Amino acid sequence: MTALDSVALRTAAANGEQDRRAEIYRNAARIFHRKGYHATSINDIAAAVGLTKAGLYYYIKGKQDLLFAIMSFAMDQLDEQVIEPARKVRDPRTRLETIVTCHARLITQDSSALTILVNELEGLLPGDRADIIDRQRDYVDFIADTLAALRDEGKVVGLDPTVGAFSLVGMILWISRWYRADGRLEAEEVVAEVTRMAVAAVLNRSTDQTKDPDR
Amino acid sequence: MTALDSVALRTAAANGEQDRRAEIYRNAARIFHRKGYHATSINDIAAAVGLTKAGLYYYIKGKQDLLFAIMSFAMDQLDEQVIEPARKVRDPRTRLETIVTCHARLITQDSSALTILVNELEGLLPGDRADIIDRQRDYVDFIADTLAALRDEGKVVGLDPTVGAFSLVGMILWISRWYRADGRLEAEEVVAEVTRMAVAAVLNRSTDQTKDPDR
DNA sequence: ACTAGTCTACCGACCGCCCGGTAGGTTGGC
DNA sequence: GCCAACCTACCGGGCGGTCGGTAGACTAGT
Repeated sequence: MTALDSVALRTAAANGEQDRRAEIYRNAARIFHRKGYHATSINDIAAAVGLTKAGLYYYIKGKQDLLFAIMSFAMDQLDEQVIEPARKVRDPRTRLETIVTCHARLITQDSSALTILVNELEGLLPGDRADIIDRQRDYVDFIADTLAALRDEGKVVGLDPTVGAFSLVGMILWISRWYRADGRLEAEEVVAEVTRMAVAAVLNRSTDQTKDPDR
Repeated sequence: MTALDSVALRTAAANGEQDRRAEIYRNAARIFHRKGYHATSINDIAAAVGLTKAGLYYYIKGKQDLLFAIMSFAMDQLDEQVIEPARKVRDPRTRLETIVTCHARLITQDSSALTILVNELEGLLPGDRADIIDRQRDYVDFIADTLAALRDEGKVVGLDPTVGAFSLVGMILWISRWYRADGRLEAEEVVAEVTRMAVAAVLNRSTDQTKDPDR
């Protein structure tokens, strides 16, 4: 949940105002995540950070800008903590594992911003939405390219890279809907399980994966 | 999109009024799906069916009741077209295939109601929400039980049935976010691909699935 | 040390708008 | 004449957003 604080660190003037702004983004992301963007009022956010609505407007330009800021931050997070590390990996199979593991880990650590990223697109202004959608498409293409590379190596047969990429993304993003940090499973267990499933889902398993003796 | 019409057929008095009511549900589901429940006004729905807001209220009790009706219908759909057919299948592996195939097919045919079912839960009254969540949990448990049966047969090793069930559900539900009926892929292709991936994701693949010669 | 001015960080009150919902008609087919 | 199937007109309320202030920290001049 403290991940949004890095917004403050990244900007030049690292003073109290930036701390406050980061706190606002962090709370807004949490509430948007829990109640949904449209069901959340500016008053809700203001109250959560101990301000009045008018006071909050000293820090933000508007509700839609706030949403766009959170979603841009989430995309930055994805770029830095998933795509960049994975780009450095040459072997497609290892790269796929890196993508799934890093993405799943990010979601178990702080799902707010990343979940808003996929659920509240229609709340944005058309221009902002196009910006975010472009970046999302780049990510899916990155995964699809990795699957295509695996196919070229002969490790995957008969799988459409686009369908494969979308399916893996769905599996990963869905984690935020059921995983609870205080639940039965440790975050790293979940990350490992999902990574194993994802790899198994796309890798070529000779001609048949059943072990039935009767065939 | 005509699936909600069966609401009319299911109720006793199958006259013109029921046709109109079904048309309202169908349009409401489509708009809720496209814009989200909170971002959709009663006026939007009324206009879509060629009525004024007051005219619409002749048919519905309120916005929340409308949402609950749509979600209940979606759960009925899931029960009848996924769970019931799958329950008749004894072999766990075939049953899993049946679940994924039927569910994925349902989504490619008409994703509106089924997608609202998972995205707009917080729009319901607490009592209604509990009702829907119970039914959803039953579904996930049904899949998890199937995975547990596969594990008992030795076809799956080292996979937590709950994580497996959730992951498969995520993969399936995500289809509604990227599949377009007018796109490059045929619905049945997508259904088949996703089913293959889902089965591969959970089935035991001896000890290693790579084909690298260097190991 | 004292004061005058300035600026940051807020608040109370308010605006226009649109929301979900309703009261009380009106109309056309039987 | 009656009733199903609508409509026009309206309500209270909450929304996103703005305006005019102001307490208090800080700075500068004397």
